[in-house]
Amino acid sequence: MEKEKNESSSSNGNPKPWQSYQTVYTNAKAGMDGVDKEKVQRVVYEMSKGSKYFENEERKEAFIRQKIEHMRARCAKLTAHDISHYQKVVDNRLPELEATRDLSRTWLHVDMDAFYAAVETLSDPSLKGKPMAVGGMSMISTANYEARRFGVRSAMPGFIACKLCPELNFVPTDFKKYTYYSDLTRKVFHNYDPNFMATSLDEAYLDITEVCRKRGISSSEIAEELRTRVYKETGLTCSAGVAPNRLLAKIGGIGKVTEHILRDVFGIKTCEEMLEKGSFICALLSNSTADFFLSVGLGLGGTATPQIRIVMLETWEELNGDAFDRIEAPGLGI
DNA sequence: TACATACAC
DNA sequence: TATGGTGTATGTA
Repeated sequence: MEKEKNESSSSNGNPKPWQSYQTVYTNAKAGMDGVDKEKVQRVVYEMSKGSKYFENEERKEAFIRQKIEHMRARCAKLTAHDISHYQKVVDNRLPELEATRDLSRTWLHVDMDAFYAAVETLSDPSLKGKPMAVGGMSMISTANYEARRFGVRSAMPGFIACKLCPELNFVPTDFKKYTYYSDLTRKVFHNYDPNFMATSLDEAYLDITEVCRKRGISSSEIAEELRTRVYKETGLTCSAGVAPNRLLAKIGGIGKVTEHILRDVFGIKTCEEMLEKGSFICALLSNSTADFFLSVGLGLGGTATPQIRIVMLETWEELNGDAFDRIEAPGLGI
């Protein structure tokens, strides 16, 4: 375990001041290819340092580092006997989790591309091809692909985005507009799964098992058809992921703090390693947290449509005579 | 039970 | 000049 190196260090071994684990946290989001990450990190650091926000971030990072040190110390103290005990716990638990695997359903995860920015471009086509962000000087909610090439991204303050991309066009948020277009996409989703789960204005999970069976076509054909129909109805593009459960259809659920802990305490970077290091996970973490990680390692995710919002749904329908069914997905929906 | 943290959009 | 608002899940005091 002590061999594990902190990968946020630069290759000569000395991290630059702006290279805290936080800013080096890998960003695999679409449109970030070819961005000069080092330059972006430096600009963000220069614009942030000294601010209240920055000091608070540093305090939180120090706290996490301390937590990680503590966990590493506990790891180091585990005896061979402890480890073989927890290995047995894992060996019992994995088959139990495996037994819950359900490969009988097909889930589709739909994610609108740069949704707010794309809607704003529909209402003002002169923005097409120009770097643009929805939000203001304090906060950006969405950046289009032209802006992302400069390192501009969601949840970045607008004044930093200006520094990265002086040509950036700002458009104020208009949720009425986004709700209108979201409803148009949801009318399309409804044709494929009347009980689809909406997680936000621009994302939804659809159980397409039945529609595939009824029409005798594959899930990828359904995905392509749905994307075409969404485009026809709205003029907006979306991406769609297909898998036997929601976790795999979307991929996610582990954020920067969890990633840091997994990597620096347990040396875990892949799902395979999550299973290999299972005994350490069980030794240090609660049962529910350990179950969560082992399930992620096995690629297990939610497959059933929760029927928990029936009462709210009826109320909602009473209020909206011709409304279609809709289930709001709880939490991460995985 | 109340509060803090992590996560997602 | 300036770093969101909201909902869910989980852990801890």
